[in-house]
Amino acid sequence: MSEKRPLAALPSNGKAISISAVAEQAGVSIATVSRVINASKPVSADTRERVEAAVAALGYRANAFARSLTRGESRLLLVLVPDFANPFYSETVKGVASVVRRHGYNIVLAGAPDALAPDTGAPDALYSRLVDGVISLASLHDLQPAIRDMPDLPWVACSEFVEDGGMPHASIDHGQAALDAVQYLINRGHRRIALLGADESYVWARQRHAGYEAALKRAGIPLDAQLVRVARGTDYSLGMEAAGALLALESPPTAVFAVSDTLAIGAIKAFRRAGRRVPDDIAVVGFDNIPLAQVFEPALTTIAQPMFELGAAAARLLLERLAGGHPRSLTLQHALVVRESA
Amino acid sequence: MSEKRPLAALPSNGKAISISAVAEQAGVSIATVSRVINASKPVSADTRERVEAAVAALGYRANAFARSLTRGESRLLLVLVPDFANPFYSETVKGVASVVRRHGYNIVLAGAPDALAPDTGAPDALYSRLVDGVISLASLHDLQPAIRDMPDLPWVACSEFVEDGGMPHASIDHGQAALDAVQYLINRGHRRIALLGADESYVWARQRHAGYEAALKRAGIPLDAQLVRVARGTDYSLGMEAAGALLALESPPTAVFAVSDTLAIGAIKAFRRAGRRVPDDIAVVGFDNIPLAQVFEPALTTIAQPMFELGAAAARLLLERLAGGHPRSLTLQHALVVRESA
DNA sequence: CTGAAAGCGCTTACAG
DNA sequence: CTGAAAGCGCTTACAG
Repeated sequence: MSEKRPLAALPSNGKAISISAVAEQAGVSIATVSRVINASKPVSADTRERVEAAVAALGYRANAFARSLTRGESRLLLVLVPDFANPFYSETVKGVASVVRRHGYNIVLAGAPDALAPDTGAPDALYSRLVDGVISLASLHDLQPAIRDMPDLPWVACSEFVEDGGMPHASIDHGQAALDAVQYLINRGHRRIALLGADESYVWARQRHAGYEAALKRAGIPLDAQLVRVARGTDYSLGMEAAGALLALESPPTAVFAVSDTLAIGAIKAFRRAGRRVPDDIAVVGFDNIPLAQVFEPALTTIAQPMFELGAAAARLLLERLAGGHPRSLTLQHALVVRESA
Repeated sequence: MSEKRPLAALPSNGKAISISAVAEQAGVSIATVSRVINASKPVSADTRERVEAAVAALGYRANAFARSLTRGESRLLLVLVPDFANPFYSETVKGVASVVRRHGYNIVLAGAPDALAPDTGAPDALYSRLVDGVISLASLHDLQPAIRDMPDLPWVACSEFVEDGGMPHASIDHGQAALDAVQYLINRGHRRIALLGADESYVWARQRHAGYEAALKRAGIPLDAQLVRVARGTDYSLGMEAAGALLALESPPTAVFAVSDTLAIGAIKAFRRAGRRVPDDIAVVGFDNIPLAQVFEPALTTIAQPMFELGAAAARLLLERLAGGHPRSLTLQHALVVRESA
């Protein structure tokens, strides 16, 4: 498939430039070159200058593979993202990227579960031991075997987590947040409140579901199974579908709590297509507070998650683990932001 | 910063498992192990079985660095993305990921220009020669020095490109697409048509701008500098700002052509906040046809770009280059999709 | 079909 | 402060 190409940068003459080329040009050993480029040991001023001149003249850069091989680290981190299309994930990844690159790490991105190898159930990048650690926004369920297979690889979860507490994570309190959202709806006088849920292989989805039920229970409102629709994902279209089903009920809800803004937006779209006014005929509260939430019309009443901070916090957790620490999981604050949709 | 960790997967006893461990366990040489795991040379059935058993028993996976070092390729591709928040980019990256991983490549993602090293003006991943090639969705302008520095590294552009034609790219005809959009507005009777442009370090932004002017010229409508607002990026908020400025004109436009859907959505938001109806008071056409375009209210009239296909095509271009080919640039089809906003 | 050995480009004790 | 050499974990001629 791929053309054989020397790894080193090629000056116009086509010859790979490696550490030995620099050493030769500077008239020193490769060990010395290594010491100056890494500032790992004292080198005389004179020698250092000669080496630096040679490096500059040749345009030398250390080969990442050789370096990783000897150092035992790649400074590459895997980020597992379920869905590039949901702005929640892009915002979060921005947070990860921001802290990680300040520490000299690069990000290898993989979509999960799409990128999971059929045989191993893990991303190729994992089993090739390419990365120093992983930050997962994906459902950890299917990844358990992979995680167990490589006990020395540090994992950290973001927004999502594993319930046994074995993996540090940065997250909000999903259950409480959902409870807050539904409580708000109840306070506004709603009693027929639907849940627009998402793939429950995610614990956040299960916890938000539980929060919804808790709020209802607390208010003495009986659960109605017809009022809960669990979507397979968070695409707008899935929100539309679920909303359509809700509308088809003999006794439709007067409010819906959607566990994601994208789902909420899809639902609103469907309601309006069906001639319902939001929030007058039916109120909708979302979850995440993606940038679009305040731009969409009607602007979304939603639970704000600190997306960027969640990513940044997860990244810091991983960095701490990489440094040999045993950081504790973090619960960040959420907030109900009331706008127009409910 | 980081804890020293052996590269190999560790069985519970903590000893790194490398190719020699497999060789020992199977009673063969490491060369033979290499041959069976890569299926690179014939190996007797008996030997193969013993090796495979050892691999399975030990849970052995080849070390990516050692492999890359000897093979001269990493099967890692760099994708340069300007803005994770714009769905246009996420959709496109999906297309890239889809073809690339089918060929055994992983993606290293970097935000440009954010991730550019201050000194070199290129992503660290580039100068460490970590990747086999790069697909750039970013503005190539600031990257020129980096590109020239490593003539052996294959680059491919997506949506964006360099005008001298030196780099294969997959793109639509931005000028024609913009012309189509503005022509549509003119056909609908508009004569005061504003341009909501984006950062013109991108050639797509300049070409869409040119298409706008061409359409006006062709219709004998004089250009009015007050009617063109060039935003720094494509955030919703920038669209809102620009729209506000347009509204402040003594003689505001009756229509606006926005070079991105996110900009268009921001503009619509601002118009409605100011009490204008879209499209009745002011028509808006966008660009990209992101998933949101049909969900937003009013649904966007926009130029559809084949986002996923653009990414997939760019990926194929790069794969061809990696295979030693010299692929020609591709121009994919765009289409005006008329919905509610104009 | 199989193995011993060189080599990929680095880093890092070990001597001096 | 500096160098010779071993070693990281692979792949691949070269012999047999």
